[in-house]
Amino acid sequence: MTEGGASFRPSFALLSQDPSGARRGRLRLLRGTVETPAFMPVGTLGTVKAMTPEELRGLGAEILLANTYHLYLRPGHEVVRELGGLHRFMNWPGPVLTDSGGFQVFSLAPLRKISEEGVVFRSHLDGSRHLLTPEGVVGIQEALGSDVMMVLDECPPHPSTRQYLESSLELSNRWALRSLAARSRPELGLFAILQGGMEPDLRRRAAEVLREHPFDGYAVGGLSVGEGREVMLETLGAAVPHLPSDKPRYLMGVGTPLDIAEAVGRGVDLFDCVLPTRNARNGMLFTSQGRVAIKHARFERDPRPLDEACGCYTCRHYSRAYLRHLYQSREILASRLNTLHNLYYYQALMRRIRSAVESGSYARFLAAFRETEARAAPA
RNA sequence: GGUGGGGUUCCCGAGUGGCCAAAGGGAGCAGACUGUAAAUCUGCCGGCGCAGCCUUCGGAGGUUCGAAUCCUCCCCCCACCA
Repeated sequence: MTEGGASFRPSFALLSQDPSGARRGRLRLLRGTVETPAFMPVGTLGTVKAMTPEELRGLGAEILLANTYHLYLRPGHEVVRELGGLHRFMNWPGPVLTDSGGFQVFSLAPLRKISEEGVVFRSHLDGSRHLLTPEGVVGIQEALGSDVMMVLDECPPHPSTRQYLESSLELSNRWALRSLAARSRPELGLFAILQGGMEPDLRRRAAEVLREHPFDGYAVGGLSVGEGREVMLETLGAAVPHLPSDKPRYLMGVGTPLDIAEAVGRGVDLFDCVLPTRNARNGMLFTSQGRVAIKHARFERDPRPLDEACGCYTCRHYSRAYLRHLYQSREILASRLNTLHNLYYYQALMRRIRSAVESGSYARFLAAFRETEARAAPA
């Protein structure tokens, strides 16, 4: 893909579909190609914390997520544009998807006010006021040069009343259409976001409206906000069948390895989640034997690698005892080695998932994975 | 040898008659984390038969209704002086 190929348009090819409904696809974006189902490491501030781009590439990551709201506040999208765009700024030449700030409407609830026009935030950095509109957010993402832009949406808290969910959904849909109309760089993808809380019919309605418009992909937002896995999957199952099958589907902010495996089985192609990176920094590691809190005393003298079945750099070179020591000592290397491992685990999981879908054995893979997770995560 | 300061629950350290099982920090232990205000946050942290009791503030002995806090002697540490 050449820089600023004006004639480029994002595209999605469905390579195969497993009987279970799981899909194997290929998403072509301005800066590169993404094999799906894919997991996007989260780099909110234009960096996946503790990782260099080379390391991320080495882990198998093909696309990263960054955040419009955060980059708008600091360093400012104009600064990024002036320095050659987000890719050059952060030295990541591959695809980047930027979240719109919609999730901050949810997570920074005490600091914002919603209106038809958009959202007014009080900056969590300095308290200053900022109006984010659907049009403005597209403009910011175009300035960043994002390969996939997300529409501004409202992510309502759970639980919310049906009445609220309904009006919120209508608002998000209107914003989505305004976003589409505001786009001036069609070589950059634009994804719509479905809302509707845990109401199946509202989810369906959202899909039926948005699918009539030429978005490059469709995201399911507003899930994993405390509703529990069963409800989440049920809601997801109510929404996905109403999405265009020839466009990528992105489940925002999800999730645990099992959440992802389950969602793939329901036809989702893209994921992002802070879990592998944040939990790594907090000493919680994903392994083939379940979750491991590396600070536990039982690892004090444990010479074994974190996960005997793992081929990551961390597991090939360091003992549990050393990882515990680094964590307890608050050493920078703890964050690095732990993040390296967790992201490797996630990327390896996605490879296994893609392979299972390709061979048409996803149902069997999923059943086995559920079993493993149930056994491994006693918690 | 003299003068002054000090010895508090694992560590540092507050407390100078009752509101003290004793602030705060650290360490330790455990839990949480799902479109990142997060290398963060929360809980526990003397013992027990736990709305109460027992043991604890260098040691011993006193004063007092009551002591980590006051008095006496002893032990140890630090600083300065000789």
